Amino acid sequence: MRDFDIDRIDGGAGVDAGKAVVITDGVAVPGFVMSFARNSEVYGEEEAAGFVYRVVSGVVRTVHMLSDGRRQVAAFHYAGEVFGLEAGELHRLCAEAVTDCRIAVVHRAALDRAAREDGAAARELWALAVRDLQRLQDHLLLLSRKGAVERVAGFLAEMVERTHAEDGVDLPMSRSDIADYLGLTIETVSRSFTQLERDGVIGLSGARRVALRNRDALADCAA
Amino acid sequence: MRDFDIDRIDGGAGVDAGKAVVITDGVAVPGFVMSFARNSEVYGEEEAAGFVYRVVSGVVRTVHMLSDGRRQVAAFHYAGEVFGLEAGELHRLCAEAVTDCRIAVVHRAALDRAAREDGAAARELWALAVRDLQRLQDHLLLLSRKGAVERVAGFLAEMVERTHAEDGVDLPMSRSDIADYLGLTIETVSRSFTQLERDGVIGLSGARRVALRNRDALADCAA
DNA sequence: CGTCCCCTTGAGTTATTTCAACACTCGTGG
DNA sequence: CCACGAGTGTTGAAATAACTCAAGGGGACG
Repeated sequence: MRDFDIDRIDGGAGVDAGKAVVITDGVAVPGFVMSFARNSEVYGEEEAAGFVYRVVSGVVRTVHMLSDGRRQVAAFHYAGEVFGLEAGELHRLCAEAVTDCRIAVVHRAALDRAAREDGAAARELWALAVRDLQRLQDHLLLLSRKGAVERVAGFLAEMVERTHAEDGVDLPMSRSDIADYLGLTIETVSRSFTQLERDGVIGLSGARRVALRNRDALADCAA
Repeated sequence: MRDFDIDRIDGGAGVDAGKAVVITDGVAVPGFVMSFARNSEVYGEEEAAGFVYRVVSGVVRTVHMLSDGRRQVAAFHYAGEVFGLEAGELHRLCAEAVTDCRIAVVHRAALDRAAREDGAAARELWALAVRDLQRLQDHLLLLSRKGAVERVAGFLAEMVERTHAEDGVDLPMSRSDIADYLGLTIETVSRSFTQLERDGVIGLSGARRVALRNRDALADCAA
């Protein structure tokens, strides 16, 4: 199955040493942009980690599968975010397109070289890794000590913050993705949404559009 | 309360620009070593993150507290491990001594300088951060999708691996620490230990000494 | 010897999961 | 245009895993 396309970035003015792709504000290295269809795989678990990725448009999830079918969504990545940066030689998670996506791809070696030659670039990459670390720590707290409604409220609060939403959020991911992100079942996620709606915290217009009725109450529910 | 002591490291040969403290194999910067009593605080939540720490001896835990008293142990740190490395200006967790500890302390600024001047040092620090990230990802999986016995077995497996234990492990931390690390109650942790013992996976000689009866079975239980 | 702290065990309760049924949306094809 | 089916989300009822509350055991230390 070929569910992606290489979509060479148009060079623009003055880019010659390969097509330049921006990875963070201060880091641009040769690379290209690819399109991925909804639910297609960007890279697989245990695959060689030769590339690093940045979401140009769309949303990506990183996923862990257990042998018995239990699934865990480790993170969602929005436009502008970098993923696939690994310590070892292999990807420890698999990455999939939640929506149709355009994704910038660069050689890891090129990024390593940029980091070695440019201190500022190295620090930006460092900052990226540490931000991931802190998101993960927050998520850990959510998973270890919070109830179902708190988790869902926390998830919504995170999405509101990350998309800089004012009056409502679109959720591109399915209930199943949310459940596997929060360590719940889809039924429990669904019930928590309904409860938040009953409590006047949110409004639902279709499963994937959430209106913010009371942001303070949402923050409270997230505890 | 003064529950720590500054224990100047003896300079050794040729160290002159301040006492040198090793942070990782390739990174040594000026610093000092302090002693902390069991259960004393190394640094507090929301405190300025001006220092970085390395465990010389003993075990340290990093902890998150929720307003309503719920507690989460984010990680345990053994001898040789670095903690307290933050992205922002403040510590997001608090660090406490699980046992009496000796801890090497360096100025964060000194470490930043070392990283800026020495590419190899920067890469070692990067590796540290990424290793933390991966531990955290594994822990996330454990918390989101595993049952009580699986969590406890996973915890034991982690401790066995990290202490390079052959026939058994000493657990310096209390049941309460383990519970807050695994997102369970002390009662459930206790029951899970008993069940692993009944199933012939481990042996218990006192609450804090675990004998490995069947490593394969332990790995199975951890799933 | 007694006290304190930590750990274990039991019994009843609660939150979440499981299983099952049904509703809605969206293409496709008659 | 409507019928159909697949995919996705909601809801209810029963089952279960973990939690809470309560009591008791055992070691360390004064």
